[in-house]
Amino acid sequence: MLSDLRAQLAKHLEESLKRKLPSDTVLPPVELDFPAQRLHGEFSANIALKSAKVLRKAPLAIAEEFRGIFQDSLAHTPFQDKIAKIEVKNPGFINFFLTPPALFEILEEIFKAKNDYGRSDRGRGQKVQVEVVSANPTGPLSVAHARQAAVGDALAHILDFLGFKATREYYINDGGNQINLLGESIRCRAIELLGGQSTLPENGYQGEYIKDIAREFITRAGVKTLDALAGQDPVNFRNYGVDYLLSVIRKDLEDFNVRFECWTNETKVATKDNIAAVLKLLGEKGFLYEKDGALWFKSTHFGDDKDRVVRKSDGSHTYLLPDIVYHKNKYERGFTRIINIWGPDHHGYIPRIKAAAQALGKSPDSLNVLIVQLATIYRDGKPVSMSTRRGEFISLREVIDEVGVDAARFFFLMRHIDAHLDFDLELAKKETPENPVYYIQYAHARIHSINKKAQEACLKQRENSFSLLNAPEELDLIKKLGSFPDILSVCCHELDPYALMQYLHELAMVFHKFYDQHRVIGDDKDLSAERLALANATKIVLANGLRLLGLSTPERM
RNA sequence: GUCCCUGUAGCUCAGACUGGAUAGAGCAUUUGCCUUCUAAGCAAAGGGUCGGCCGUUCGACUCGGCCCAGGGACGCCA
Repeated sequence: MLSDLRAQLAKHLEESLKRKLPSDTVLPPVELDFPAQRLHGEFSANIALKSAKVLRKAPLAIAEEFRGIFQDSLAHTPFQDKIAKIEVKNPGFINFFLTPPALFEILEEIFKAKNDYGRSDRGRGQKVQVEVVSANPTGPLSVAHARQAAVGDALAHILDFLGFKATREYYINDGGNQINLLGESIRCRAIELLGGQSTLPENGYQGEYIKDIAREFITRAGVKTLDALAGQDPVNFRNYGVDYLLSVIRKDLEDFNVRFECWTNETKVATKDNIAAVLKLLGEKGFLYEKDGALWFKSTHFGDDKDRVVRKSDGSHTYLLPDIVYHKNKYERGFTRIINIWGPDHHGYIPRIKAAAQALGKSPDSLNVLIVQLATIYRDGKPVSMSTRRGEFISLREVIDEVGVDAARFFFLMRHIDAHLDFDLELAKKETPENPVYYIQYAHARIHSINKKAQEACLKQRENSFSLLNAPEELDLIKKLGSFPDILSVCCHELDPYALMQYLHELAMVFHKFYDQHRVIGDDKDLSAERLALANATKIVLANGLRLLGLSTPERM
């Protein structure tokens, strides 16, 4: 691939300089960049500019001298047939131009690997946990969760493709106060349904769905009178609500094409015994102390602003404690890397959970917390205001039903995860050029259409020789295809699938340009066979990328 | 008050790790291109003190400092 060649060439050039220059001259390392413009070649070196100070000469003169050294050094090496020319440009760049055969290797590689083009063993089988969504089962999933789900799922796909072993996990907070509030809210609505009087608890859930759950509860439990209802154990309402909402959540995520490998209940992980064990462990390490009747975790020791209470003065624990237990559990299950995908409201929680990881003896780098920013939903050009408590929000289900899975997932991935996102429901549904969703998939569908035509014309693609591809649009397309593996590295490094989305858009753009300028199936059979191969190589890369993002690869639109 | 994020074209945003050549897309506006593989496409035009000032550097949208503006987080809640 292109970046391998770049790395090898850079190393070769550096060694050639060391051989030719006096041994006491120490130069900066030779770096090769991918220039933005075609007329600057495929690789560009700024070594002459960087060396100007050390050598006390004008950059242009140095560049000329180095160009000669580089040129000579290529003789009788594998690079000889790959570098077409080396040029010096103002103010002192040395630009390398590849020969077409060097670029054609990219196509050969794509046809060899097919669906695995871009795959690597970079992760060496390391187990990575991607904990995502983990919404309290107290209501349906919102668009905020939808964005997190889209991001987490795509990221897990990419990590798997790069040789990691990713597990998507949903942590079910079925233990805290919120769950009790849910049960209480259901009970109140049930009383009302049976003709009784009741008021929701403070901070209770006001959404309409609570009434639906209450109605179903009454039917299922065969409760007909207020007296019978009063005889119900309060826990029943809670449990019924959690089960009901979890099944809704599971179904919504499944319909959104996000499948979790693992669902973990807080009540099963953060047991009394496990909590006691964590307290003992932290206590022995000296990270706990008593103050004002409460038990504090010394998170400042690991850079947090202030220490955090883990057990309140009334004896109950704060949410942090089961969370520490849960993270200990994650490490015990063999994950070497943990990625938590949270909403922006949890921003302030990061230092203390990272502190906890360190208190458990883990490196802070083993735990990544990604904050996925909220999406502002627009309808008719106006932002929709949302409030979970009042039950006024756009749910994942509504988004799926209204704009469809593909368009929704595309929109959620359309920006960096840390950037606010405007999601215009009307725009996402439109089948006009204003809608950015279909641009990439359209390129894929177009290629499929070319293949159909090729079949009718009995034209077979040529996968081993591409000597006729020499138009700028063709070579640009090949180069773009060659950088796909690099883009996946970026996503892995940034822990953000966004770069892939951007890449696919650029690839589609280069393809559309090629398509517009050149007819694939024409009178020249040889040329047609090679262009067909180029189109299909593009199709392979588009499909690989779309799959990783969880988007479909339509054959017609 | 402390900390974090953001500030680039009329609007929405790219410009990563590792400073580089004429700062790029999409939408919107104007204008061309379908007897030929999908016009959900392509091409062209206009539109910029990259929030401001100072500094480091051969070179700053990029790095550092100080301001300005907008947003967010800061509980013995979860």
